[in-house]
Amino acid sequence: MATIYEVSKLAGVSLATVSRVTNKNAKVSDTTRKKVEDAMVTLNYRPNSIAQSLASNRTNSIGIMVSALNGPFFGQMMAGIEQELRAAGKHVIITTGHSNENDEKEGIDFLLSRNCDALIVHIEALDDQYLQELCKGNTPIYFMSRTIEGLQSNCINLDNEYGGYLAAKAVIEQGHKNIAYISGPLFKPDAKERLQGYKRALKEYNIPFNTDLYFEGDFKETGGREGTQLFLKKETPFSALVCANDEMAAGAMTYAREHNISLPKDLSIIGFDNIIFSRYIYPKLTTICNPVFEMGQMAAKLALKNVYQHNKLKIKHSFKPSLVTRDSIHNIID
Amino acid sequence: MATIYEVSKLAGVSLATVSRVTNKNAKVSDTTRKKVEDAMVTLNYRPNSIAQSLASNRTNSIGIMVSALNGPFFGQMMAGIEQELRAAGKHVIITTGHSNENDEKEGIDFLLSRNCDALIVHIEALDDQYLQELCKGNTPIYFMSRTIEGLQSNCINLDNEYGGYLAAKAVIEQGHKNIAYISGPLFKPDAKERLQGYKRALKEYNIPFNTDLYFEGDFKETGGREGTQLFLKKETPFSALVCANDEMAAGAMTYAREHNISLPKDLSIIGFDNIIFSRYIYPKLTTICNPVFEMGQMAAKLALKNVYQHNKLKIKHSFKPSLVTRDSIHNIID
DNA sequence: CTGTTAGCGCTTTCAA
DNA sequence: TTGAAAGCGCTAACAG
Repeated sequence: MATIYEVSKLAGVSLATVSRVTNKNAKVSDTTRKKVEDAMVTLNYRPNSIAQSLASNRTNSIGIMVSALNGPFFGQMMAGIEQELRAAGKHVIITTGHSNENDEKEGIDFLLSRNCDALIVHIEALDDQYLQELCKGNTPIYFMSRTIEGLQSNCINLDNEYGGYLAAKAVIEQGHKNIAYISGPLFKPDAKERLQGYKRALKEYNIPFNTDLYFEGDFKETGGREGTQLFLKKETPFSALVCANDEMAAGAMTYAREHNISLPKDLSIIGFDNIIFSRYIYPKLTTICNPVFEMGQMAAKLALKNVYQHNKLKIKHSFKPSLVTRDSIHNIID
Repeated sequence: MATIYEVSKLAGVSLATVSRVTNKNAKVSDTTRKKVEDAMVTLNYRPNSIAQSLASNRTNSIGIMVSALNGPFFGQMMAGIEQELRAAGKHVIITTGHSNENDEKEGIDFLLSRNCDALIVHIEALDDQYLQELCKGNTPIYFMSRTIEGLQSNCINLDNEYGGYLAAKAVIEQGHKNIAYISGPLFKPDAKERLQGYKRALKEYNIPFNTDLYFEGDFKETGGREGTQLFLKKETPFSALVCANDEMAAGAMTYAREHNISLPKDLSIIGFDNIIFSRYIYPKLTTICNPVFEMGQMAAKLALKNVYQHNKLKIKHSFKPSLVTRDSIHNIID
């Protein structure tokens, strides 16, 4: 591989001049620029990014941490981040945190030790205090789906409370009054907020919250199954079920159908997130759209703006969910 | 951030000695090692990986290219790769190729310019010749789901032909004789091989291949819908449908159900890949397991072995698919 | 076992 | 507008 030195030799200029033309910023006369560019072409020169990083103290890479690489939710998020960053010529280094404290800590260390210019992370296990401490370092860190005291401008969020509200309302407006709810793990802020929104809607329509029809699940298929099983065992009747995410809704549907409940006639179900597969489920799942892809893009923009001075970018820190109506809610008003 | 120089000063040794203890390889006496380690701790020293890379000509990062970051298939693949590489302390830089020539070329250039020690790629659009050329460079490149003339030892593959055979056989053994087939795009080797396996099974059981019951889809939901629509329009009766992947099977199911075909009673469907969601589909999808996660791990091992001399690793270049029996095939023998 | 020294390929003052 | 030169922080001969 040709080095900057060989280019400078061939072009008959100094190293500094070659560096100037690769970096496009400083003034170089047209004639010398031409000479240098020609030399670069004939030598097939490509700057060594490692050397650039060492000298400039910029790696042009952004570290990403998600809980898992598989799973439709994180897929969308990464896709949004990568698209935006790649277009800006930045590299994306990816790690997983598996929703547990140890892996999350290690993953962040890993990225930091790699001299990333910034981090975009989806942290679930580490607490605010730890993250606040982390942010005192030199590497800016941006958070997905999280609000941290004093670091709001580093966070990109979904209005989960409103989403929970929308979900409940969608069901209520189809005439349902006996509504069950399967939540995500309450230590996760998203889960907590969605539940709050759900409760707000109930209150608004004067429907009491019934603890017999509440279950804290795990945001996975299993949670949906377990919750439904529990509700079915109890005698409390219910005609609708709000699930705090689509995976749990899928689990609930499977379980219900295995127990001869006809969907959506006997039981209306609504999910949350609108993952790609929600439309393949039968009956096609009515759910709340979570614009993760856009949120990923926005996090990337935030980094580009703050770290690389892409100043024109407009940043939005909070996103609104919306209702996606499909076939899984049965109207019982008539 | 403390540098190696400060550590050497504090410990009263040379730079080289400090380097030796960080790299654990060369011999250092216990007492000096202790001194150095203490100095590292008190200074909170972390080697600068960029400087290490520049000096050693090793970046400890591996570039990955997949077609898309979302989608269950690639998610599993990346998860396998990342898990293995991360455990070995290597970084994973991810790019997307979107199944088109231009993005694939650019993506590879992008990774190469980043001085990755090796690449693991899933290429769909670029042809063998281009890839052979690419492999003449200094960076080793490993291929997922691809067989390239002369580069077999750089490839990790699924025996797709056998998978297609298994799928057809599963349906035939439940008594089906009129079997439709929705293929993936035939320019993709996977699709072609699966079809061949399917045909082999038909032949084995003396069932003629009927072009009226063949459709070339796109490996997406749409393909499944379109194929089913086409078959239904023709008068040729069929009781089973083999789809070359799960997404198309999901699409076929949706379409069939929308047209009042009772599943699996009136139509048996089998998919391919066993993506996470195949069990949420109703009826739960019988399919062919594609061990992408393991294949991802294996690709990572291949890179570790060849590039970083992890010599104990055993490499396997071809994986066998297997049948996953669930509820979407109806027995019509009785 | 340890130290000296010469780079790795590039950026960035500072002068000219 | 251009060039000279001093690093960036580390590794890897080589010598002792």
